[in-house]
Amino acid sequence: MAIISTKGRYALRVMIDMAEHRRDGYIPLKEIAQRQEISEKYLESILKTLVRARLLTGLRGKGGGYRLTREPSLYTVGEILRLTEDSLAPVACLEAGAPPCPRAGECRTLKLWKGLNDVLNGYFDSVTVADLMAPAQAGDNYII
Amino acid sequence: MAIISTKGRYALRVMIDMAEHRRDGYIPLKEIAQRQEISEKYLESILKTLVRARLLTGLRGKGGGYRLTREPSLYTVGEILRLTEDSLAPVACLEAGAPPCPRAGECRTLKLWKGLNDVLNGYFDSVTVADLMAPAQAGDNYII
DNA sequence: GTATTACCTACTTTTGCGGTAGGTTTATTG
DNA sequence: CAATAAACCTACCGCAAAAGTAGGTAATAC
Repeated sequence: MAIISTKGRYALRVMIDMAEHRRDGYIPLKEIAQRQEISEKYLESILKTLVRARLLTGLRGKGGGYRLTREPSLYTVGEILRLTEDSLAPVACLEAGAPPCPRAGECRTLKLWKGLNDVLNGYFDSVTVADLMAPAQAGDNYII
Repeated sequence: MAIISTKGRYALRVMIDMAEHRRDGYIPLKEIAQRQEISEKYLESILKTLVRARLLTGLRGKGGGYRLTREPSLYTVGEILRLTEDSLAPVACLEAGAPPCPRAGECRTLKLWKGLNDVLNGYFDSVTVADLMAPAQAGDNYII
């Protein structure tokens, strides 16, 4: 259907949300879920992925929650989507671990798909989370 | 999973196949299916789409089959994929006929997806079927 | 009129996405 | 220490869309 799944879109939204609130210490899942209108349980599974890949860290217990591990400008959109999309490969035969295509030699379209792959990743890697944040406003409690 | 579905990939392969054999008159589905190793029945449903959009014409009866309606250089990949993919929209909210997103005003990622949309369509529209054909060789019965 | 072909409608199967349920561990607070 | 609040973990469900199948009808050539 759509190229980017809900999961990937949610992940990106959440990363932006956390970037905008990065001065607030650890943010509980509940809070993010409410702000972004995503079910807590579903969001949990997304955050798990992001934590495992060290884009976020989680802290358990009272006062715990999630926070970024880097500055927003150091996360590319590509990195986030490649994690949550399972595959940004344009076609099945270019996915990681795909069985080698017996037609590859005579395949007229392989170059097309590889080119698409480059175009996609180039685009996504050229945008960072910082680029997507709302501009700072009076009232934001940013320290910087 | 993959961005481009089997249906779209098949459609493209078939269009290239027909371009390479465009001097042979009407080509029966059976022949294309064999050459491309696609089940006849599934291929049929794909060709139906292409015929309805006038990328191909079909002729029934003995000696019938399918043929291109234009020169290969006049088909863009984008046109073929937009037909067979149902939607090349990057995200659900940009699909044709999608309900308006209530978050659109505050959406941080809308520009990202629109940009992606442009990148994708730009790429696909820049490649034609002729670009994907095998180079002419001795033995090809091309007239030109 | 028979063979051959496209054309049409409907069905089945499979897969992955989106979402849910319930429990376990870790930390803070009083 | 008990209660609470949080992340963390495993497993499962429902459904829509993708992929593929079946069987028949209409047109054309010989």
